[in-house]
Amino acid sequence: MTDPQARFEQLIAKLRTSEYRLTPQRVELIRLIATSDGHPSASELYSQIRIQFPTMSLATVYKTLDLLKELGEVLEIGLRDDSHYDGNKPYPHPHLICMKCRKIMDGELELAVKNIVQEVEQSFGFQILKHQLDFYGLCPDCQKKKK
Amino acid sequence: MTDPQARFEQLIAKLRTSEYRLTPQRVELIRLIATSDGHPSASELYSQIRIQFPTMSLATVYKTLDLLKELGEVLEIGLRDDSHYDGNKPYPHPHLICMKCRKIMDGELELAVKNIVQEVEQSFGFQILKHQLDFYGLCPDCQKKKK
DNA sequence: CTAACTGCAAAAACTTTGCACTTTT
DNA sequence: AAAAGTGCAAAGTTTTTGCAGTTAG
Repeated sequence: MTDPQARFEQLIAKLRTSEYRLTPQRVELIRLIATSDGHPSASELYSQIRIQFPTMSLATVYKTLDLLKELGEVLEIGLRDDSHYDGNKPYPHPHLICMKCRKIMDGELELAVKNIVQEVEQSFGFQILKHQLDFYGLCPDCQKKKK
Repeated sequence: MTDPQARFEQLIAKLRTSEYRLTPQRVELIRLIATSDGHPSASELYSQIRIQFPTMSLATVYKTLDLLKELGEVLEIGLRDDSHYDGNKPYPHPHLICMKCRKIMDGELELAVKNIVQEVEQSFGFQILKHQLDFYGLCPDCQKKKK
């Protein structure tokens, strides 16, 4: 995992070199998404930002997320209900979603993913460009509580 | 792949034994979803059904799909844009989605999936109950056309 | 006959868009 | 000063819901 502060500065630098403007709203959203170790949704980010910027609109949150998506610095995870965003690992990777507490964990499974992608390409002649691998179930904590 | 006619009769039988009513609208939707070898969306099913039942409403399509989902006879595939439904293999399995022609193929990868699920469970202590594995890329046909 | 189902229309939930105003550079 | 970004409100999508009328069993 990257250092949040370093990630924040990296994102700011990217916007600067890409000649995008650094508005306070953008900087704050970037700070949040770089600091967050989870997978916030647009409305979660919105609520957080409104603490510092009461005038911030949801539209701006989406516009900024779109911008970061275009830059390849944020990954959108589209679940059944609503989308969540990962600004720390902006490349496809598996997610483990707890069906009880709704927590989203990252699956560190590089080798296994590489293998299954390779198998898909070989078996079906598909050229895989990206993927979304979501595993739903019970996280360790919720399994304990259940007993 | 199951025989469409057999699958249709199987679904009808399930509704009958579950004491759900066999309305013409339901029977037609079931016929479509059993016959379809693809992964129709709600609105695609709606358009199809309106050929036979011009008064059919989208609400009824969704209500019927919900019913079939509850019965475990239809799998919902929630993509970024809209959901598609599979009435022939109503259990989680990988999908290969062509980013050019939007075609959805089934990935027959039982062993590979079993392995990766097992690895997730072991590595993270997660108890996996279901999954959604989507691979996006170019299908063989679109790769050829590209050249 | 009655409980279940349909269709309509309205609502819900999330995201996008247009435009006047404001701010970064 | 000019271009870019913000905020508001309206519109767009897909799915859900409530209810009066209709129909399968």
